Amino acid sequence: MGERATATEEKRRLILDAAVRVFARKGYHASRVGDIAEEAGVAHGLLYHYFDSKDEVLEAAFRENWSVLLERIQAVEESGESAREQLRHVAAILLRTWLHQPDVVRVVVREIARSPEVQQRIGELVKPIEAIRRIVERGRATGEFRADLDPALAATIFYGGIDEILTSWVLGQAAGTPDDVAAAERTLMDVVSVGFAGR
Amino acid sequence: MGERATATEEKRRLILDAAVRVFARKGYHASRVGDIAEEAGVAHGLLYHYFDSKDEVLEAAFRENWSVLLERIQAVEESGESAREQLRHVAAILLRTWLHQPDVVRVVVREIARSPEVQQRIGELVKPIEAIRRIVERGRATGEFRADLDPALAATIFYGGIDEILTSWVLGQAAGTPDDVAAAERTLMDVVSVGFAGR
Amino acid sequence: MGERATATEEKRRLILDAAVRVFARKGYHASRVGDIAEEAGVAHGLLYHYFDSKDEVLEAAFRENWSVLLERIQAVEESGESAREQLRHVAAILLRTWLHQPDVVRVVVREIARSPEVQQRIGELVKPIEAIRRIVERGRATGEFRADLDPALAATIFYGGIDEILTSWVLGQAAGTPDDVAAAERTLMDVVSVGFAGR
Amino acid sequence: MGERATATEEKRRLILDAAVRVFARKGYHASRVGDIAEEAGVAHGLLYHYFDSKDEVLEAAFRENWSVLLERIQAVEESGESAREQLRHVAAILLRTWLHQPDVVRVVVREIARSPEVQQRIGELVKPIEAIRRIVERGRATGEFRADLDPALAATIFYGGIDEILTSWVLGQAAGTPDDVAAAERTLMDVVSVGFAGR
DNA sequence: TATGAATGAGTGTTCATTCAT
DNA sequence: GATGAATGAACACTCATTCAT
Repeated sequence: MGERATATEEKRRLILDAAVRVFARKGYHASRVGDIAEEAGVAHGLLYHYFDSKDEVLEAAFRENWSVLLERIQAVEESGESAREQLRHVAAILLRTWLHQPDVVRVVVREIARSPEVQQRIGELVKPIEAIRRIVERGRATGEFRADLDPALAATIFYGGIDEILTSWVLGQAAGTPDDVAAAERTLMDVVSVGFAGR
Repeated sequence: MGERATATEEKRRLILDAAVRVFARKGYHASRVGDIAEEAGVAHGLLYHYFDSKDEVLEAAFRENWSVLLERIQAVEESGESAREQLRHVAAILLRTWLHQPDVVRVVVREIARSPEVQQRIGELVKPIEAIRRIVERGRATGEFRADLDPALAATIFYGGIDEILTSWVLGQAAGTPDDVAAAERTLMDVVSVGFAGR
Repeated sequence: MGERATATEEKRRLILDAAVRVFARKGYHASRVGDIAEEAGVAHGLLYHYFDSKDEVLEAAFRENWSVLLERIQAVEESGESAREQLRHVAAILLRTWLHQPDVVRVVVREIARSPEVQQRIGELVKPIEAIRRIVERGRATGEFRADLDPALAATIFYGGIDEILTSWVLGQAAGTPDDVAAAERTLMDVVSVGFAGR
Repeated sequence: MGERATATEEKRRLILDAAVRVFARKGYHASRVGDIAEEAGVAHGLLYHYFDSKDEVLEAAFRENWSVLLERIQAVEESGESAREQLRHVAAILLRTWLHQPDVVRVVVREIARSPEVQQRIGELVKPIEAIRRIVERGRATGEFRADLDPALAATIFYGGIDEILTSWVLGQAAGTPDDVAAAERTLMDVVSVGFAGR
């Protein structure tokens, strides 16, 4: 029974991964149920054994990839490091995903996470901005960041910077090589280290 | 004939503005051609007098509103102010648009900026980033910004910050009141003033 | 007033000739009112001053070109020549039109005259087959053609031969040079001369 | 699986036959996709399972019925009969189709043969003319037909005669009873027997 | 006469979803 | 589980015709 469940789970994952690839290639709205099924090598009818609807596939594809990132960010939050180090790690998590899972970035980070429709339906899947805000708040409390820094705005700016860098890679405006990733992390931290500290 | 042309231009604009409102309200994909026509108070067939397709309406709506912002940003670039002041003005132009034309921001942020397909077709979207990059380069040349700041990355981060702030307002995660706009401008400049200067 | 009428008539003819060219180029169903107006160099609204509908243009284009051919065929019928000579002249009239008015052949002979819709609406515009049938009947009466030749069938075959030859030119399967036209006339008459005479 | 394929093929044929009936009744352009589906007793969406477009249905309907005739004509060509007998059989094949499949003739004669656009795309329509030309050439080689008979022109005339006879039945200008068919065959052969032999 | 903006009925096609096998 | 045939709601777009100017 455990094996059964595992086999079922594997097939589910097969479809989900196929969905991510297809979304990455064609975009959210242009992807058809048949495209996903074809990419997964199954009949499109089978999709409805594992998911209730096309939208459900989207949501699951998002949720299950996104949650991995969220967990890692949460681990950072609980690490006890300085706020600056925590921000550095958060940036690293998000930016380096581009190297290992570019399709996930293309789809989950850039498309689904920003789609108003999905956004509204998946309330619990808030973006890492809140985590960043909490980090900033703690940094402010410890005096690491200056007292008059608005945590929510700072978090938004920080995340926006990361997101826009990822976008430049997704759109091919910048190469997104490992060196680029390293440079992006460095520049971002250079800016906010002093920018958030205020001097 | 001049009057004729003007009347025609007005009707075109009427449809375009209606489209922006509808897209802002329902999103591009959920907006039917008939919705736009109804909002504009014309028959849906008339839309095809002025535009080749629904897609073209979105592009035109973007281009014709975006170009106004681009011109204002260009004026800032030519103002001869310090790089920091120029960045402040660019941020103000983009962020304050939310106060005067929230629907335009809604459409640009949600429908254009999030859709890789559209973005590829409309190179114009990256124009502000390029302007910012030039400003940063000049600031670096004058010693206003530190020498080891990567202008392209800095520009990407700066623009990303603005974009994410607008997104938070569009998605209703933050209110976007005039005070919020002022606070956003201030915080953003606080961060990059020292962050870009490096001390 | 006479001049007025003439000017009016000229404009009408202008549109009609444009219609023939457009039909020849794009085919009956693919031709739009706007195409005809553009070809004629007038606004498409003007078309409705001269004709009641698009169909009316088609009908008029057909009628006014077709009637010329019918009159010439009628003249042949009244010429008092032998049936064989009359057939030769009918064939010449139809086949040589290709040399002078290929568009008329393309449209009127091949498309409109065979279109069931138009055919039914324009009852009085019967094809020359009936004229040919009468010629055959007279040839039979004079003993020129054999007595057991069915005139209606003979006429149909004769006209069909002409029509198919024109088709081969229209479709470019044969060149349709003046020499081709001459050869076609000769071969057709060679066949029916003895074929209709029966020996 | 063989049964499955057969069932699928049957459904496809069901739709195709329905299409032929509808096209024959209303003409291609006046036939709506929904009409065909209704005639076939299926949902209109199913049509697109079996065909790419309405156009493709017409083409398939033509091709799959036409190919039967082409095969039979080819069999005649290989029969070793005299050229005259072969021509008689070709005429019989084409003309008698009217008795068994009047709708097919209606569609082929009216919609396919009259539409230059379709005809260009479907080279097959000229196949019978080419077969007839080869028969004439052989008849000329054996001395059955006179040496100065142009085979291409003769074939065109012969086929044109058949086509025009079918047209007269399709358009209701002649009844097209079995007797009419027999008379048509007889008259056509009477004419070309001596017409092609030249004496 | 002449223009071309405006109308709106009409239709081919797509595609998520269902369900018999 | 797995397949893919079958369904039908939904929608962008066309184009003949009208009419104010």
